[in-house]
Amino acid sequence: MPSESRSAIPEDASPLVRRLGRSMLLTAEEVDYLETMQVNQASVDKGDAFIHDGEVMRLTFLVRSGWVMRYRITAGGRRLIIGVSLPGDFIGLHVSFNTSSIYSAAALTKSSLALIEPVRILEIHRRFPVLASGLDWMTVRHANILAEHKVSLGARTAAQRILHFLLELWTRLEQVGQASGKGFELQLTQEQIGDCMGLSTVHVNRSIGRLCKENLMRIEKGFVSFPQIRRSVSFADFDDRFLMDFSTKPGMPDLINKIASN
Amino acid sequence: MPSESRSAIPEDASPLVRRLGRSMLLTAEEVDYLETMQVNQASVDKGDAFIHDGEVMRLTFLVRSGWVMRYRITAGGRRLIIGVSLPGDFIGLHVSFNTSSIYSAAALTKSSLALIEPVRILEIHRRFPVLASGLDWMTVRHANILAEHKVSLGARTAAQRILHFLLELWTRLEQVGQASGKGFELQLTQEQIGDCMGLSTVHVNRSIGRLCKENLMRIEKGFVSFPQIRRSVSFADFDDRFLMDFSTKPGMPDLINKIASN
DNA sequence: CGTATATTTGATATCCTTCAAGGACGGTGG
DNA sequence: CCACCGTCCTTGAAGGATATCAAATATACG
Repeated sequence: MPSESRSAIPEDASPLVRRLGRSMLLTAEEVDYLETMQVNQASVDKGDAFIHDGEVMRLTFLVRSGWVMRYRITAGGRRLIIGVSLPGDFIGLHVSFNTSSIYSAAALTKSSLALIEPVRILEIHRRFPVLASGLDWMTVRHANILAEHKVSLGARTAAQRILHFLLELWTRLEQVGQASGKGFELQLTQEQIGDCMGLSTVHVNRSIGRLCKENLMRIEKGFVSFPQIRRSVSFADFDDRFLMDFSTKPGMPDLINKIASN
Repeated sequence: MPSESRSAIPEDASPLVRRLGRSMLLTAEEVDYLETMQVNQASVDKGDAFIHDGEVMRLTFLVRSGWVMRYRITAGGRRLIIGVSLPGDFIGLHVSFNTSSIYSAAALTKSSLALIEPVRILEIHRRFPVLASGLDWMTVRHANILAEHKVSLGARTAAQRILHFLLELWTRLEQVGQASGKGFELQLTQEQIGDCMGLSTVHVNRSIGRLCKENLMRIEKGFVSFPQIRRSVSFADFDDRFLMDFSTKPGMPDLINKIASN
């Protein structure tokens, strides 16, 4: 196994470096650039919005720690959560353009964000083609998640949607070292889950109740786990390919199988 | 108005060049590269699938003419249309990797596709940074459309969703010169609209009926129009910012207003 | 310990789906 | 030219999934 030949990723590497390092060989120079890029940081308190629908985007954000939601308020006054951004995720990656934001973003937990000049992203494309591919892949993956959510909202039942979403979060958290095979700490209220999956709070509650009774999931003090992962994956129609890392080498193992066996 | 200073886009330019030329200044060399990239073409008959869920993607596709749908069949046997690809749209733009496709694609009308070696995309990034930004933007725009669909499925009524979707198609078609201020030729059955918006065929039919009765849209022999565009936009909560072109210059006019005044 | 926030539960209303079948339209072949 | 056939559109009736309204309980927080 030549997996040791990849350049060492430091223990204290940022989630971004950890994420990219999972699937590509990074040079010391690349790692250094990525870390230096994140020096300018901001802390955001739980509940605080830091991107406002309609305002011009001047920066790219990178979540370093905490959970963030991107959302929209419709004319009818309903909130819909477009997606949840976890450590290692960019927000507004390719906004090297003075466009006004078409969504808002707020911290779901106290979070730390790196504030990145859009110019840096362009520089990566010029100087580090390998990294650039990695960033492009992150944008594609972002779209994949949205597509999967569309499938969920359009063609899955409430219980399936919720379970699918939780399995997605589990997988994504594991990819940045924030979840184990046991499960993960859920940083969302049932109302937020509903806003994300297009369901009312009440219905989310009842559906979760049913899922727990069926032993398709468990939740204790905010810690979510899946006692019978195979059944859960099957019930939710969860196919983890949409969360695949960028990878030049074939034969990466199935994510869920790998995680569950930890 | 220095709009004449941009290098001339030939009359017979491909939809891709037309699209990119709308918002950025292209050199003759860039235009040439983009056109040459599309020499390898394939024709697909209405109804035929050319990407199959699970199969390895070896090419990037570019729609030159016709309408294409990307879709998924869930475990429950339901089809969900992830999106409709129109002339000038890429399918699998950043799949320079031997990943298996997570969706299928089929022609909604007889279509012409350019088959592009993924290596060409990398080459664009190396040789034509301006074009590369344009392509990255197309990926972002693609994600924007998915996000908007998620908002529709999650927070809009059936009638709003349908009208919103039709306004989207109109705007996108106009961007590649395939629709006028009058309206456009709809190449979707009501069943396909339903599969795209997460609605049953029957409900699509009734909702369209209501929309027509309310004069929020009109449909005659497949030609869709909006007699009172303001009311339609307002009813559907349609904000065209999610379809904005890549643009370095500020102050592009609102799309819908511009189109409707043709 | 008290207040705000989040979860849970019940009852009712609505949107949407499903099932079923009739009608319109366009294409094709005799 | 017309009969036939497939596909799409349309309409009716009934059932199910989910929303809404309302209130009680639990949990977190200062």
